[in-house]
Amino acid sequence: MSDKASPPATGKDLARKPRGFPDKREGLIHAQARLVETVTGVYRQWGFEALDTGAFEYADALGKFLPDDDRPNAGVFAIQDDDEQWMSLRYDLTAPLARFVAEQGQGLGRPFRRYAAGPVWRNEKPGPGRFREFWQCDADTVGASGFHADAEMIAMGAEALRAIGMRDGEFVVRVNTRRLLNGVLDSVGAEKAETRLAILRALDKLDRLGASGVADLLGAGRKDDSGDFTKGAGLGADEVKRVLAFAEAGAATRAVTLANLAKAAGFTDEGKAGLAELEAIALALEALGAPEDDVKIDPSVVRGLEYYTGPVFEAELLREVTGEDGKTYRIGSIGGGGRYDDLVARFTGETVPATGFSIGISRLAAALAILGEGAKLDGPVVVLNLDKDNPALALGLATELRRAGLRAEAYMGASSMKAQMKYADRRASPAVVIVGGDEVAKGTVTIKDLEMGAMKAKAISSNEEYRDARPGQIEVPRAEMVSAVRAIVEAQR
RNA sequence: GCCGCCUUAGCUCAGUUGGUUAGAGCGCUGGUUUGUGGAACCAGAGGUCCUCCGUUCAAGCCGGAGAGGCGGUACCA
Repeated sequence: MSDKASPPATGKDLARKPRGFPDKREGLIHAQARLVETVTGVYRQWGFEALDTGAFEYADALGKFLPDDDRPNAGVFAIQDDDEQWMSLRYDLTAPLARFVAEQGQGLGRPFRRYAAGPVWRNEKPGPGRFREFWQCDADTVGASGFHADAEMIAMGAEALRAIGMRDGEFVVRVNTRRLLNGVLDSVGAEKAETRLAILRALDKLDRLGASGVADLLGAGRKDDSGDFTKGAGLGADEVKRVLAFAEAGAATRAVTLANLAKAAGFTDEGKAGLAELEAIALALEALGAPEDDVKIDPSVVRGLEYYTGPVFEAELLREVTGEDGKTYRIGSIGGGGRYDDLVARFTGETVPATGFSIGISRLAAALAILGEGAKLDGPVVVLNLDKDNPALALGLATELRRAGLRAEAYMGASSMKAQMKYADRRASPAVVIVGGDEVAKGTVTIKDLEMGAMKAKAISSNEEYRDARPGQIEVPRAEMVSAVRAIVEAQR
């Protein structure tokens, strides 16, 4: 390892933040909380119950991703406990579930249907919408082997995305199965694990690189824009054609795709079993009411390489995302899942069928924030502190508002009124309460509706007129303060 | 991990062949207005020019190394 940032020469500490660990402020936090609430609400309605596990798991319980000397930080964040055992921060919510199920054993009734929402950590290179700490929201069914459980995951995932406000054509859940892929791999004679991996990775890039890029990757290899060369799978021309024809069988409706596959899939028993699996899922999707536009069968879907054993699904954001800087961002995958029948067997030897769906909350929240669809800011009512000799006046009024259930604060400090108004403005306050000498003398309070004030101010050009007009302002008897403020706040909802 | 581009005020950026005290717009603070968030005018604060090493009488500018950011690629359980 090379020397890291040198100690500051000035003796001051550097205010810096590890990349991929985002600071989250008001707007983003609320957008994220709303997503979690909505998605878990859908999961609950479908009959799933809550289960959360801790942030750390023993490294061996998470699988093969052990810290080693070659790449001590590959993939996971790991530390040694005081008994020298390696622990890792969980990288998803599924592996800890497998551990939990194995630990509970027969005591846990099955099928066990659970949902969870929380942060996970991956030690990888961050990018836009990609973090090293991020939230996922999962649902899993453990102990149900039939395709119905998979179809349910798919339909429920699509419904959850609808529930958070996705509309026609803004997203799609694409469905495939590992068995179909295995059939294709067998049919082109790919035996070496290395070759099979290379083919699957190439297929996974169909939507991004297009048919010609994938063809290069299936064959000799591909040179990208930066001049970097990626070694291909080394298939012959005929095999490349065959794999591509299969991958491009996806069509507008599930029935047509299945028909295409039936033609293209003259291959192995495993391939035929995969096709039958997809047909069964398609049938169940009808009964579950999953719209054709929301859920498609797409043979190019691969997803992760190791633990899925059957159906796999991937949710993708289709809407173009243009940031304030005018750049367009490709958000891509916002969730996915699949069947992982062997995950519990790692602990117990007993094969426990399981399937799950996961939505990437942080990535979705980031996308919605870029789209300017974060939660609308709603700041506190600010009680101005105008009577320098008696700040308790503002404190008392704010207390009165809070006791009435309103979000309120008294301005801390004795700045000019102008500064206090600017503060309220920046806090996105719905209203300010103004009580100075005049109001005290008259036994009244002045309340300014900041939203209405801003609106009316647009029509005023001269500053003097603006000051005189005092737009959006009302004066009411002191006893009516709470009800008047409440009326303003509620009118802005 | 690999390839390319970039890094000057809170933000967006200018900065001449290396030459005194590094600038602008926006934002921020204060004032004009003892008590009104927009507008206008005036004033002010705010900088280890990413860091370190080197070349030089002299470095924001030249050279080397490193860090960070952006884009691509690989990986993504």
